[in-house]
Amino acid sequence: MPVTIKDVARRVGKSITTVSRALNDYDDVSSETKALVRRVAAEMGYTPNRTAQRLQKRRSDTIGLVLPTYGPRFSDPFFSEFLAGIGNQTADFGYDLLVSTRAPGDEEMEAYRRKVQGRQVDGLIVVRTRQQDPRVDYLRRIGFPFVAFGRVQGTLDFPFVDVDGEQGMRQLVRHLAEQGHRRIAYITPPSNLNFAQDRMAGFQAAMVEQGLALDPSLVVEGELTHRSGYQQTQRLLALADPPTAIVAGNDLMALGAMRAAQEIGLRVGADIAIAGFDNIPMAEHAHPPLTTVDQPIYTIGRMLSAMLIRIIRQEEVGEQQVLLQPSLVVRQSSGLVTQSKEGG
Amino acid sequence: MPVTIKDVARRVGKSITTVSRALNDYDDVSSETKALVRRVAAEMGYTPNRTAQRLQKRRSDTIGLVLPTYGPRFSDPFFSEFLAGIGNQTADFGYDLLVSTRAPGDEEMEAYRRKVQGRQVDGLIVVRTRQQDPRVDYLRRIGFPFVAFGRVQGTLDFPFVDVDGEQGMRQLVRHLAEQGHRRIAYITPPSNLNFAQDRMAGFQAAMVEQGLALDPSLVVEGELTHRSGYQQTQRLLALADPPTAIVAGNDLMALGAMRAAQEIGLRVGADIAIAGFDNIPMAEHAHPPLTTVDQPIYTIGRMLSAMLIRIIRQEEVGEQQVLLQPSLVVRQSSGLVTQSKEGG
DNA sequence: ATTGTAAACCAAAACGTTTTGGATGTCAAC
DNA sequence: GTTGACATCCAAAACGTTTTGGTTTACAAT
Repeated sequence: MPVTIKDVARRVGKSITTVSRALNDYDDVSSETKALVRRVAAEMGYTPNRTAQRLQKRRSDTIGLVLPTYGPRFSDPFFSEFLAGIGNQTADFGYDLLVSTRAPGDEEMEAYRRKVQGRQVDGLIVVRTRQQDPRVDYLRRIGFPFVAFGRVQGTLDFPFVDVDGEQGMRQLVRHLAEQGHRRIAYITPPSNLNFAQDRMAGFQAAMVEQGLALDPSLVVEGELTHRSGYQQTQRLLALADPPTAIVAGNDLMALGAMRAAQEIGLRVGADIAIAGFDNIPMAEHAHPPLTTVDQPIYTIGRMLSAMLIRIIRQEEVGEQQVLLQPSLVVRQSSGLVTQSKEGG
Repeated sequence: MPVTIKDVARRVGKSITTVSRALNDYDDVSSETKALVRRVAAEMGYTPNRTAQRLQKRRSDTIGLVLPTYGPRFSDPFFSEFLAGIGNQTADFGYDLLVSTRAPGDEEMEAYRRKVQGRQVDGLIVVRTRQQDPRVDYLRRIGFPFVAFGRVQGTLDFPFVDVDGEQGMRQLVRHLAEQGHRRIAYITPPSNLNFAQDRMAGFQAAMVEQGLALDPSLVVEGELTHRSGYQQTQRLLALADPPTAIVAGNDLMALGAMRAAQEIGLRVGADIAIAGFDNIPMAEHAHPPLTTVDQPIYTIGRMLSAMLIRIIRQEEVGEQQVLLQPSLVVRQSSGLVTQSKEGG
């Protein structure tokens, strides 16, 4: 049986109230009593029962995160780094992190509702927003504290952190155009994801800006996996008039694209340019190193946690809508001539 | 204010007890009353307060997981898949998952103690066991329910799931020897990790079995990252008498090794053989596809969850010590001649 | 009429805290 | 010796459930 505050009280010969107030450093307890209580509590190995505290305080000191998993082999280096950012920050603030993994859909919404209605969490982090996002709609409607990684279409009167995918993509396309590319293909992330819209808008705007033709056959949709980048690239390269550069909506697909190109004997960075988005650690160590757009994902995780906790505590929250400017990282995969540049 | 059981009781004109027992389907409540209570509860949007339930039931219906993160850019495709397995299984059983991220060390142990002593979780999953593992020691000493992914040195009277790394490594080395390799290098994971021992033992045993020399200069230690696989391989290839085959302790390092080899103009799978361990999704899509040893990581996550929950519920737990036999996946990175075999 | 049985219900206690709203004692000031 | 101020303490209520240990009612059997 774990030792409770009652046991400590009996031992020191004081009331439960006094012990509680001593441990919580109230100033209507003498310093002698405080010292005594603390010593005895430590000796007896007392640790407060968090559940009882929560019930009484009517808050959980816990934040929730529902990871959208796609398929059983959900393997995304992006999320582990993001999770580390969130986890370390919440721990630093003394909060716990409750994680669920659900594929987008009804079960996912159910997971949100359970966490909210069961008073299991004080706030939620919504990740990878969709164009129309039922999670955001729900949380906004009931006025539950949350922050989102990503924006949604329409009104944006909720707290979020996002990366300016449009600008990132513009930089990328501009860079490729400067290398002399005119037929640039784009493997877009699933179009229901909000960031897919941004990046697509950036891609199209930059193509127009550079005076390049928007060939619909050079825009295909992938699923953010290595495999789909590979498959879509095979298709692109089999076209009668194939692209000389391929931009992928994330690094994983870009790595898949590289493989497809190399498999048919193309030298990436020489015969064809390939670029990604995210700057996962592996991008730097790909062969050749991958040109990409850096998203500081660990930092974003920390920011989201910190912002959410401030909202929960009703503290001053500075900027509620943060749009980070990503930075282009030029490496060898994007040159038309073999280069020795190395970024990031 | 959320609606409580008291509100429902008032509305249906019954006692709190009856409402509670109706909702929990006790048979001392008439079916008419049950139906009424349920209808009204649903109408009013009643959801039980999980915290109050937990306090009363003296269990949390929550399991804990402390992810060991190495460095801020903790990016391991292995863990996201593992997490999905654990998360989906715990959700299926109606349990919650409390996740922390901490670097190995004192703070990590503190995280374990807080979860245990604050009665925050009913059980814990220990992942990536160390040779001497203070987490396992602690949980075993206090008799707290846990399962481990991996074994430890010494007595093994605790529940775990592990992959037989020794056998896996034997198969790998045997395969390479069959391809005619005699100078085989090994990039071992950090030696304090328990699976590093297994795999090392398998490597050495297989080398001896195949009548090959164990050259100490061909055994180096990496940190499981792409980067360190890259760096250690550069070193190996700079030796006066470099290896013709390199085995890495995980796929991430193997991919780094491939890059280092390719960078100096070697054709992987022809001029040099490279193999990994894990079979992450990307292994199949590397260029060339990576020979590796498959660990069913998603399934392992599910097994661990299921096993832990049975232990918590004091149900029959079948095998408490599960040692899975991994399977060799031969792909193109390991041939001395260009092959077209494709596995997994 | 009494007893026994079964069905349906419920008041109160309990889980382990924190908070509320005092109570008590001491000492100085008048 | 009364008053006020202050320091120190504490009983009881509260948080929202489930569980304990009943009670009440109806009806059949004696």
